[in-house]
Amino acid sequence: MTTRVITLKELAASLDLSITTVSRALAGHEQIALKTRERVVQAARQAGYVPNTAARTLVSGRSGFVGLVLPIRGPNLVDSFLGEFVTGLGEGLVSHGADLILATAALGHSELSVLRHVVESGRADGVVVTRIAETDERLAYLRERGFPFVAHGRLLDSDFGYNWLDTDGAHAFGEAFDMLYDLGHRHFGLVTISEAMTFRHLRQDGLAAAIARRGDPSVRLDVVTAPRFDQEARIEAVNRILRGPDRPTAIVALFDELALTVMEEAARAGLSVPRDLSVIGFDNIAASAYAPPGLTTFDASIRQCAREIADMLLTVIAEKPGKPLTRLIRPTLVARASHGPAPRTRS
Amino acid sequence: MTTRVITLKELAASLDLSITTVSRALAGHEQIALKTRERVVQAARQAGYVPNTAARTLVSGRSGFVGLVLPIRGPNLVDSFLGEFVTGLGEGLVSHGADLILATAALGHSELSVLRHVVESGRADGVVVTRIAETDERLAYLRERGFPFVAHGRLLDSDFGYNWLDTDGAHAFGEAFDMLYDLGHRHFGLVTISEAMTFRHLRQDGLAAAIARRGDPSVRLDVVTAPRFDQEARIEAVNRILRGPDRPTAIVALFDELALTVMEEAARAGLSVPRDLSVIGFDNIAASAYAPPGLTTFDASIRQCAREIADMLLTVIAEKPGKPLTRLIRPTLVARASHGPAPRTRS
DNA sequence: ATCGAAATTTAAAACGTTTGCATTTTTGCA
DNA sequence: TGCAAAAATGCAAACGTTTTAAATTTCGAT
Repeated sequence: MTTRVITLKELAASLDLSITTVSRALAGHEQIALKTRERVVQAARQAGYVPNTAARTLVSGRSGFVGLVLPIRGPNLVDSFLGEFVTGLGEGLVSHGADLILATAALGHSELSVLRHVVESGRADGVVVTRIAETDERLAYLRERGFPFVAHGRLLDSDFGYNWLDTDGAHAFGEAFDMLYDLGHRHFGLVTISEAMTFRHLRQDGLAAAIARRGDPSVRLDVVTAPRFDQEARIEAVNRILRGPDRPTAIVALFDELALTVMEEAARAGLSVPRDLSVIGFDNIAASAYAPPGLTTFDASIRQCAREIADMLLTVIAEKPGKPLTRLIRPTLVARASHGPAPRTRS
Repeated sequence: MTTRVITLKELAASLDLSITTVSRALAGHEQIALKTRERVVQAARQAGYVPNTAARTLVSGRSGFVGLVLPIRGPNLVDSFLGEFVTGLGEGLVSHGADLILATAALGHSELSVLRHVVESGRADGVVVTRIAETDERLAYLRERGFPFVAHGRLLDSDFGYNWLDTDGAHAFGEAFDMLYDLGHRHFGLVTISEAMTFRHLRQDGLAAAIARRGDPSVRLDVVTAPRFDQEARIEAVNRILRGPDRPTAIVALFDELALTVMEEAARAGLSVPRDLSVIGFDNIAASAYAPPGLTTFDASIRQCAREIADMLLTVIAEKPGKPLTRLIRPTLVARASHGPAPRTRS
C-alpha cells in the first residue's frame, strides 16, 4: 500500500507551470506574481507536497541539520544530561526549522572519526561538541576544517578562538565557599576527578580564588581525587577524606554524583549531614532532591544552555561572525538541607 | 581556511579511472578486479574520501537514517527516559551503519505533522514511535503510508498488525501483587493516571488478573487516578488513598514518579515505609535508589529495549517481513527497602 | 499601433552519487 | 595467431531540487 510521495515536477505539471516557478513560488520569491504564489502554495498544501531533503541538500549545500556525536560510554553509563541536552537542542533548532542528527561512536571508532564522517559527508551544517577535555582534538579538527561548531565547555587554554558556551563553575564554587565560610566553616574538602576535563580546573580554581579573596590564613583545603567512573575507587577516595583524624567540616564535590557518594559514606561513618558535615554538589541531578537530607547544589539548567547553544550555532552557520561567540552561564544555587553551620567543637 | 571535501570525480581522476569503477570498487563489487579494488580503497582512505550523503540518498532512495520525533513537553518536563532511549537506539543503529535523526515538534505543530514531514521529505528510512497512546493517529498514518516503523508500546486494540516492542507491565504488576500477597497484604492501592496511555490498562489488568488468579475474596483493591503532569493533583490523589479511614497496607504505583510521591506523602502523614505501608513502583528511575528507604520497583532496561527496537527497525527496513515483529520484554524486580510484611494490626 | 521597460515565467545546468547497459580489454583455447 | 567468451571498465541517465541566465508576456507611454 506504499503511497508515493509527490514531487516538484508532478506538482508543477498539475499546475501547468514550470518546476522553476513552483520552486520559487514556494520559496516566496517576490519575483513570482502574488496570484501565482498563492495558487502554488495552496496546491502544494493540498497535495501534501514536502520537498525532498536529499535533493535540496545536494544542490544548495545546506542540509538543515545540526550534528551531535554521542560520547562513547560503558554499558551501564548513560550521559545523565543527554535527555535534557537533546531536548534543549531540539527546542532551539526547531524554531529555525533545523533538526538534529545524533551519530553514535561505535566501540572501535573514536569520537573524532565519527565527527569527521558527519562533517565530511555533508550530513550537517554545523556540530555541537560536548564534554570538552583539557585539550581536545575535535576542536582542533573542526577549526582546521573551518566547520561551524559550538563547544559546550572550554579548552584549558588554546591559541585560537572558538565558539563556546560554558557553565560558570568557577563562580559557583566561589559562591559555595563564601556561603560555607559565612556559616563558620574553616576546614574544607574538595572531591575532584582525575579525568583531564577542563571544568575540574575551573571549579577548583574558583574555589581557590574565593579562598584567596577572603585572605583568612586559618582556612584549610584538602583535595582528594578519584577516577570518574570507578565507583569503588570513588568510595575509597571519599573515605580517605572522611575518615581521617582531622576531617573537614564542609565538603564540596565537583558534581552531584560525587556529592551523593560523600553523603552515603558520611551516613555509613555515622556522621550526620549537615550537623557534622556540610556537603555541596554541582549539577542538580534528579536524585539530589531525593537523597536525604536533600543535597544543596547548583543548577546548570542544561536544557536552557542547550537551547542557547542551538541559537549560537545557527547564528554561526548563517552569519559566520568574525569574532567567536562565547557565553558564560551562571548556575543558580539550589539550597537544600545538606549544608549548615560549622559544628562548634572539633575532635 | 575552509578545506574542500574531496569528491568521487576527483578521486577517480587522481586514479585515472572512471567514476563508475571507483564507486563500484568502494562498494566492493566482485565485478571490479581485486587489484583495482584494493588500489581504490587505499587511495580513498588516504585521501580521506567520504561519500556525500545527500547525493547517495537521492539516487539510492536510502538515507541511512532512522527518525525519532521528540514528544512535546512543557518547559520543565523532559522525558526522563530520553537519554537512555537515545543511547540505546544509537548503539543499535551504529552497528549497522545507520544514524538517528531527532525531529522536535514545535509548539504549534502536532507530533503527527512533524512525523509526516520526516517521512515524506525522505530524511529517514524508518521511524521509531514512542509513548503509544490508547489510539494513536501516528500509527494509523504510518501504516497507511506503508512506512517502516517500530512502536515502543502498544495500542489498546487495533484492527491491524504492526511492529512493536513493549515492556511486560502486566507481568510485573502481577509479580508485585504475588510478592505482596505472600507478605500478608490483603488491602491494596493502585495509583494510576488519567492520561489515555495503553500501559495503564496493561498494568492494571495485570494486577487484576493476578488478584483473580489468587481467588481470595478477602483481597481488596482501591484505585485512585491522577493527571500525569499535575503535581498538585497528584499529591491530592495520593492523600485521598493515604488518609482515608481505611487505607491499604500496600500501594502499587503505575510508575516511579507516582511511587515517590506516595512515599513523600506517607512520610508527611507520619507513616513509616515499609513498616506501616509497602510501596512498589515501576521504571527504576535514578531517584528511586536514593529516595529513602529505597524504592522497590521494576527495571524496564530502556537502553536495552531501545537497542532491540533499533535492530527490529533495521530488519523491517531491510527485509520487509510479512508478519509484524513483536517483542515483549519482561522487566526485572529491583527489590529495595520500600516493601515488607503487612502490618499486624489494623486501625 | 508601437516600442521599451518591467514583470513574469521558463529552460537548462548543476549538485555527487548509483546503476543499467555498452564498450573495451584480457584470457583461454583452437 | 585468431577468435570467442569472460572479465573489467566506462558512458550516460537518473534521483529532485535550486539557481543562473534567458525568454516570454504584460503594460504604459508615445
